[in-house]
Amino acid sequence: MDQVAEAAGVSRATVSRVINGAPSVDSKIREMVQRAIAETGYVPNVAARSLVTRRSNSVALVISEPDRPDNHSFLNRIFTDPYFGRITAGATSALRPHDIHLVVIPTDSTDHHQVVRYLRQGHVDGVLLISSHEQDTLPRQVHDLGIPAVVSARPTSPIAVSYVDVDQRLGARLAAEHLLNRGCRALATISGPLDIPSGLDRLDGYRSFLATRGFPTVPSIEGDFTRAGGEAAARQLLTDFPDIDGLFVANDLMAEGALRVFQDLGRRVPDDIAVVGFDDSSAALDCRPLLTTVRQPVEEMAAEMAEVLMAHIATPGRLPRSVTFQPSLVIRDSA
Amino acid sequence: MDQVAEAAGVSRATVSRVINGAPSVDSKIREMVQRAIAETGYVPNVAARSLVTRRSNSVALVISEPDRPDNHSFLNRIFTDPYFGRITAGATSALRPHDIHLVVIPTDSTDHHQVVRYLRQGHVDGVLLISSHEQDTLPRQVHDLGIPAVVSARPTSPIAVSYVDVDQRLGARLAAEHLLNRGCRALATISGPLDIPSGLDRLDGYRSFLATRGFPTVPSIEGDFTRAGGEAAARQLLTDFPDIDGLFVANDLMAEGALRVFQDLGRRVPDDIAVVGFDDSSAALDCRPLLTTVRQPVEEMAAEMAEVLMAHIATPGRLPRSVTFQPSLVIRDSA
DNA sequence: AGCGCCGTTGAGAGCGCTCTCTCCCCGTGG
DNA sequence: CCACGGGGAGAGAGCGCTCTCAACGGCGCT
Repeated sequence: MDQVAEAAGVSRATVSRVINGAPSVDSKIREMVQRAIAETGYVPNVAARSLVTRRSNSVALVISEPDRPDNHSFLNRIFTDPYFGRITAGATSALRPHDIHLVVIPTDSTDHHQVVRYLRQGHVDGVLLISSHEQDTLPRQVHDLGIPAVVSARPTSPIAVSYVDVDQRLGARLAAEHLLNRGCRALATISGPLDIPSGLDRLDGYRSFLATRGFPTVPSIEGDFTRAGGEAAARQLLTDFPDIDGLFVANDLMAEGALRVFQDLGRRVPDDIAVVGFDDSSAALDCRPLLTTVRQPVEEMAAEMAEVLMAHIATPGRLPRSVTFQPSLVIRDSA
Repeated sequence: MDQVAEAAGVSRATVSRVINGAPSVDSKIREMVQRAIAETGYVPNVAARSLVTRRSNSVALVISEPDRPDNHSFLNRIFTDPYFGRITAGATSALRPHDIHLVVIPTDSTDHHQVVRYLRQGHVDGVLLISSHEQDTLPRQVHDLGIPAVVSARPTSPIAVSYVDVDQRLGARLAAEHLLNRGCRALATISGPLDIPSGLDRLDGYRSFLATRGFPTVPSIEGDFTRAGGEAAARQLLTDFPDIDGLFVANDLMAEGALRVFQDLGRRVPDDIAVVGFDDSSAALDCRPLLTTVRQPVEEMAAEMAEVLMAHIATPGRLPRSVTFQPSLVIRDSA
């Protein structure tokens, strides 16, 4: 920087002004400085800048999932799950125009302290926290750190933190309505894990809506949001309730598994059983028949999370606020 | 830090020694300092540290893919592709024990300068560069920057840079041998994009091996490594060469698409057509029948990239070296 | 002509850490 | 008993940047 200053015949302060686009710089001088920068190939040192501005221009995307016995498969599952992929994509696209970079940090409950340490060290200006499990303590810990944060779903305990969510119950209702409209009368569901709010909300939204339409008891099998889990649940369901004709599956991955089982067992979809998924992930298009599903705009939600986070970073005292997206039904071939 | 020093009754220098694990500290003093750190809740400021050590303890994972007209789908495709997910997982697992974090940077050729600027600014200590397209100029640019880097495949132009790759031709040969051993005699292939070395190498490895076994001409359709591309290619293939009985598909995603087409068209796999994929990604298990495929240990390769990168970072003058992994055949139900 | 103001620039003090260099004190050997 | 050596702690100089504050010069005004 001294070199640039000398080359341009000005002081360091002026070089700094030019670099940071300060308005009160004579245009001639600005030009000289810019030429000097180009000639010397000068690039600001971010560490020095961060030291004084206390900004790192990067945010963490923390993906918190419960323990897995085998760490290898844990990382694999996370980075291979299209849901997290969509989140990453959405956050990246919102952050990029602001020249803010994403540090991706997967974590299970065994290394929360590492994550907390990382955050405290000031590596990042804020956190996008993807945490779904009810008993996850990370949201609270992050909140207590006092660092700007946005979480991906309504926190289970009342924490004053901004979050972005989709109207889960409405989504489930959309699915129920559609199955009803098709004429299905023997309804069931494969739910998500019931220790996850979204799993619970989708199940509850489905059942409570159907209750108002004269279906007081709707059978449900709990799944785990994986394809294999969907297969197992579908088999179970068919064993316990062979006569069902309408099924809501709490995410697309499980629905894909279920579809496969139905095919293997010779049930025609949607004629014998109509199936509605949830997410509208790429998996919905990888199924046969193409999956009718409740669309959750994950990319847009992640982008919104990023926007809200940037607002929090820009104005520290800002009050937390929550944004809820509306799901919509995407009708394809399975229902 | 001053506070800690005062609380422990020592100088800042000693606190620094304790934090960085310098050996020459009296154990009693060390203990006092550690207590003081715990009491004050002190956390080192990483920016200040980076400023003097010139280390950021993070590396960039740059994923360079060619232009896409629509940026949104570009990000989506990258973050949803299991191949990149496995890379991220592998790199993360190797980096984590060293407390090095990953900044994920997708890029198309339109914003290479942004990436270069980011790297020059010293945000990261090194780069893991995922770049497959032949005409991609980023590897060269990164190399010219002089920043430690490891690329994911043998560079097309001779650049003195470390890389990690799998023996593509051997993988293709494994597939060919297996098909031959099954008794297939009407062989074909759906290749990857031919402007990608791995696409080319797999095609060429397949053909040149088969040539030595008395199959001078083997039909091939060029695919694009996507599921939909695989479907289209498979349709085309069946139209052009209705009698084929053995097919090598250059990646699992396309194989999954092809399998679907064969099912729709009533071709039994493997009885009518045996199919071998490439990658052994999760997609191989999502197919029916389960996909026989050439396993590419992507996670291990990414981990190795990270190890090599860390070695380069640790010893700046280190000569570039390349590591080649052996593929292996995973026999399941499709061939 | 003198005064004061505003628009620009420069000087310099940090930001919080590491690391070299110096110093001190103790143990050892002559 | 003194000289010497070495382990261990402290002092202080930066690392490269931003930003406040002061200074300066030109302008319009009285």
